[in-house]
Amino acid sequence: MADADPARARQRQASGRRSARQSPAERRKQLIGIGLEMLTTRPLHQITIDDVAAEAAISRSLLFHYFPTKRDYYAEVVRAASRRLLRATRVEGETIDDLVAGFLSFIERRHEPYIALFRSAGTDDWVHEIFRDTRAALTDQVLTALDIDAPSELVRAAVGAWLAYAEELALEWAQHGTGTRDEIHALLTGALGCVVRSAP
Amino acid sequence: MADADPARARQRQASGRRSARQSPAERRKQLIGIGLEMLTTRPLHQITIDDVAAEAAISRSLLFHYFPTKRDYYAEVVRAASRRLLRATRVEGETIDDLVAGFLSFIERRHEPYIALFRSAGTDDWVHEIFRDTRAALTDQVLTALDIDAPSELVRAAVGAWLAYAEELALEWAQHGTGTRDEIHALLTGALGCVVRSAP
DNA sequence: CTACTTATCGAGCATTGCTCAATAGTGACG
DNA sequence: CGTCACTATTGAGCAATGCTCGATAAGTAG
Repeated sequence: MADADPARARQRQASGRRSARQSPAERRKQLIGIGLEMLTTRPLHQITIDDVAAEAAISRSLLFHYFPTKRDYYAEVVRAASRRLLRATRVEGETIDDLVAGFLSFIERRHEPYIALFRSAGTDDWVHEIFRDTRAALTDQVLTALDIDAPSELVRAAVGAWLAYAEELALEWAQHGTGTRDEIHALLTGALGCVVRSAP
Repeated sequence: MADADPARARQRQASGRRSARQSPAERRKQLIGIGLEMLTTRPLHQITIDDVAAEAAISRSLLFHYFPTKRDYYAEVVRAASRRLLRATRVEGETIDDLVAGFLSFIERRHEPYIALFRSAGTDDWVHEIFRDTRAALTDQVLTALDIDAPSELVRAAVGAWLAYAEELALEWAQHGTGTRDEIHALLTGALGCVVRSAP
């Protein structure tokens, strides 16, 4: 994954130690891709610049040429992960059942990256902010599926908190197999209905 | 907070640079106390050994004399924070209303340290483990308050996930004033009732 | 071919987690 | 009171890591 083009890699190795000159867009894409992949195997703060640079076969300095700071790099990686998550959970149908089913399917397939993303939430304020934005977008999806046009602050907060409930329960199911898929599904929709019903 | 005894501090400054010899128990207590205090103002991984040592007016080396590794130190600090949290949320009454009220009061008074603790959850696996233990203990408290003796795995998971919901909603209320206390209380008890009712 | 832009690198600095041998309080025992 | 063992405490130093800066060379325009 560090280099999708074997020919280029061969050329690089043959021609000397200096990495082949690439367009900034490609390099950035490559570096963020490496970050995304690494994020699935370790927590964010364990991804060192050296690791990324080595994986990309470039020098540390070059990474700082593209990202002024390690945090900036992290932020872009996390943002990319967030976009990926939102794209993957985009509601297909319009009902809550469809939405919950889609969410569960997503968690079933990709709980590792999901865990990686939202376990990174605590590492620093700016990560947490990106994480909150992501959850806000998910909250909007849920609210539209619920046909709630102008929710009060309280309802928004309650639905956002329900997402925390859903994440926790779905991950417990995906990781340790607690309950059947139908049971989890019923728990999620039941709790959501309860939440919106009791929040006027 | 670094030195509660001004006389000792003065003596230390006057007599030279070497810190006054103390009993291991006192030192450990002092160091963990410093960690606890720092945890309220910054995320866990931003607490450096240098900071702690400086605050305690000792050398870095001494800290490694008491804690073999930074992680061991962190772990003890986080464990202490967890104990503190569990003690503060211990159920006074026996009903769910009492429990929720106590939880809200606790969050109202001490949401900073609480945030600090559970935002540290993602930093590393061992922190996350301590965090899970804490939540498991809280889950037990809720289950006994619900008069559920032998809960199924699914019910335990659901109640644990409800704690995530409660944390999220209570923190939103405490930090941004979303909703009144009564509204939050109603949302929490309502959702919990719904959860246990729909989990057979 | 020349000149210019800039992608890329190597050397080096500061911080930080950590090790180890040396130093010096402190209490015990004669 | 003197001495001795114990250990709390320290400073010097190592390796990893985030980051800076000047130099180099790979492309591109003319």
